[in-house]
Amino acid sequence: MTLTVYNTLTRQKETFQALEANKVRMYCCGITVYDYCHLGHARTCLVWDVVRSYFEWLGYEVNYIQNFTDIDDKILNRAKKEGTSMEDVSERFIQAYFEDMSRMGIRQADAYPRATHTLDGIKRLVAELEAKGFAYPADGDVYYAVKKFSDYGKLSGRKLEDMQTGASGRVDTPEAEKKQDPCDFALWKAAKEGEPSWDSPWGAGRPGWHIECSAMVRERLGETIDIHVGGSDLTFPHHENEIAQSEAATGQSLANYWLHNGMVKVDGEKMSKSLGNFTTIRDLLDKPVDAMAMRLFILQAHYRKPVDFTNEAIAAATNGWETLREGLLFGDRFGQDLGFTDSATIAKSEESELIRQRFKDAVNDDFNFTAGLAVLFEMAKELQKEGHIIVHQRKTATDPQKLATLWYTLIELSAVLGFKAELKEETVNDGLTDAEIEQLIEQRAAAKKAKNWAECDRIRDELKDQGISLIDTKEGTTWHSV
RNA sequence: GGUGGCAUAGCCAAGUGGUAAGGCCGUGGAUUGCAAAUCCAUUAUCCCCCAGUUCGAAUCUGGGUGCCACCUCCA
Repeated sequence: MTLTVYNTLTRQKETFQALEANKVRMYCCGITVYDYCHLGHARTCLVWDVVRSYFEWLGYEVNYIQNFTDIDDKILNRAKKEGTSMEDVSERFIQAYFEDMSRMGIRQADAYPRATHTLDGIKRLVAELEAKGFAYPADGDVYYAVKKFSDYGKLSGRKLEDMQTGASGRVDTPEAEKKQDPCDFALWKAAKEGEPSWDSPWGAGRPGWHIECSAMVRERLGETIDIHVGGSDLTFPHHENEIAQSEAATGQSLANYWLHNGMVKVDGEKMSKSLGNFTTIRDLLDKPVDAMAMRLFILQAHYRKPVDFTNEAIAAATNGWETLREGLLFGDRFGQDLGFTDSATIAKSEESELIRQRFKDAVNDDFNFTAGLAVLFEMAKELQKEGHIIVHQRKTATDPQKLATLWYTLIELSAVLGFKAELKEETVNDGLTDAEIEQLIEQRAAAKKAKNWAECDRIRDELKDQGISLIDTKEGTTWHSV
């Protein structure tokens, strides 16, 4: 099966075809940097980072760009409230963004252009739109005339006449009088007292909200790109307006595929700043919730569907991650004893290829990571079970070659989805030597023989405090570190 | 009012014409001094409701109900 993606533009799944063979040009609408990122941002960043990794795994070279919008009313408001500057606020939250994403295990994009670094491109674009009759100046502002762009509404499936503009509050704003149509939007805003501004042919001012993305896409990736992604709440008006700006200016299609991820919900409602029902990434990870469990939570729902954030869901994902983690650590724990070597040869094995193909078939269907995870869990469960057998019996009857195949394949495919496990600091020798442990086990065996159950339990608890778990079997007691 | 989407077991969730993936939780049994851990087995005759198309539908069509998102800032 070839890769198909659901294109918001056409409202159907389409076979993915890159503009340039084996290359993908991908742009993700990033964040406005006025506060800490919440789980909604995490989902967006994580999903598209995984999509990018999947493309790479398929053999594509991906140029992945994500912007920071660092000129905005909300940033200015915050700066005003804090008595700091716009730069101060945005710089602080950009740093926080990188910290949070790093903790989430999300890779960095190839570039993070900022609105404040793209002023020349923005002004050029506005000038072009004005020259072509798609924009008009009004009292220091410049507006985009939506009626001039015949395709306006093609992405979000709206018609200008259907939009009940009166209900939106747009009509009540001071800008409304300057607009030729209530749906017209600002490309450039005249400078206000005490706010940062830049010189322009229309006077001092700053860019409107949507124009920076049009400029950044063009500057970094060209006039037509393969994929433009973002949260579904950006479909209208942000992406619609981007299309209007870019396509009116260049005469070219802005992006061949428009992909949108679903929202994170809390108690059935969208998580958002305005509702105040958000959990920031740092609060969640500080709780602590494992970043990998969070990743599993996100990837266990299809990217286009909304996902409900509940403590129960996080608990389930935490347990699920534990299973996956045990599979991922199998080779680290037992590989040496089982003689695991040469991952390259194993990767080419028929069985590995078969699993890889199943994973690919699943995920190729519009990035169905959820179905792909089922393949991972199959392997992880089997390895987990084998690990238990080895811990309990100190050996396994299963062919090590088969286990090696499962393990290496699991590692490879998990990495595509960003799952990585690290062996925790072993506490085995933290205070107790193997000999001491064995001695305690012997003491316990003696107590056991004497039916001194209190002493038995005491020794077991003592070892448990040291991170040693005892397992009683018919052949005697074995132990392993937790 | 307009537009888009969703409804599958206790919870989460995949599946878009061929007879219900996966995760979490649970249950029965084995084992055990009791536990823990582990092992074995097991968990939707059915996919919101009604009607239709079809040899056959969770999957297609029509109608209904409920929920969500966007139309204002939003990932």
